[in-house]
Amino acid sequence: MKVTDQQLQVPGLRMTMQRKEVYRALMENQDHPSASELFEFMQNSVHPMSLATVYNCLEALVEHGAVKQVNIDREPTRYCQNSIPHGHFHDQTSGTIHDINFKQGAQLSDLLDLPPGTQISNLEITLKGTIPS
Amino acid sequence: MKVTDQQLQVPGLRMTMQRKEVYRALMENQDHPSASELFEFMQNSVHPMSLATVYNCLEALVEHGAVKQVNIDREPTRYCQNSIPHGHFHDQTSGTIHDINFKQGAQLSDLLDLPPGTQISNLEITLKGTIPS
DNA sequence: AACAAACTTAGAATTATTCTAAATAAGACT
DNA sequence: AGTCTTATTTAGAATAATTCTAAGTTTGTT
Repeated sequence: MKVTDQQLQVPGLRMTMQRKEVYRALMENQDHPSASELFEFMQNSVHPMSLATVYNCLEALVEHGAVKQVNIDREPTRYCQNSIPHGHFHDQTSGTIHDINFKQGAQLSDLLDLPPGTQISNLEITLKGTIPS
Repeated sequence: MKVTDQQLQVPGLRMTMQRKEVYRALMENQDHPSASELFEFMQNSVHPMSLATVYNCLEALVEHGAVKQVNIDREPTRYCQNSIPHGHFHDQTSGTIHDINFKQGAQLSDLLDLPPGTQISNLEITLKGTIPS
């Protein structure tokens, strides 16, 4: 999937070449890569950059809400270009990670016993398991 | 809260003195400590033990389902003696972690768009936010 | 008591991530 | 265009949670 420079804009964030290419890599290969996987990918591209820069760019993109971190157990953090709220499913057969969308109109408070007045700034839902083929 | 040796039994796991004391520490102070916090606690107790042993004991307890790991962002893993399924709320004001129970009869599939046939072996729900005082 | 297996331990090793300080690039303003 | 200021990139060092290693200790079993 090709992504235009237009689509790589992030409000409030200066889009340097490195940030743009990291963002593009995430957009074009939606497979929840880790920082070092992205680094390796960039090494083999026409825009090599340092590992520190990959980390810096990811941090900037996360801070501006364009990218989400996915933490599963103690594994290296993975990154996700899907900025709308969603959960993650870690398929133990293939090792891959899929996005899991919330059901239309579903409320978190339908599932959880939240104290009244709770303000939620961040929600992470991670499942592990298998999907029979 | 005092916990008897009886309550510290875990089916299928040999309860060495170290495992028992680590488990007891978790049971008596239900505050989701990290491994190094537990280590420090044990150092000041009548049962000092090495950090490696704290890790080993926690691993054994987790493997046997008596203890749950709580991973929030990249922070050190915390441990939880509540072995029934539940979520966690990370209070950003106090820095503390609270258990969040599931609502009676609520189903995960009410909230999430799960592919049919999905087998879930592990579920982690972590919220971050504040509770107005 | 003797043996084998499981457990504990101190310290070394690993590894994802962050930090540091220097070099580079970019925008603003004459 | 040229200078100034500030943000960004970079290589490599530093950090810190966790795991590994290999030796010593304990435990349960014959």
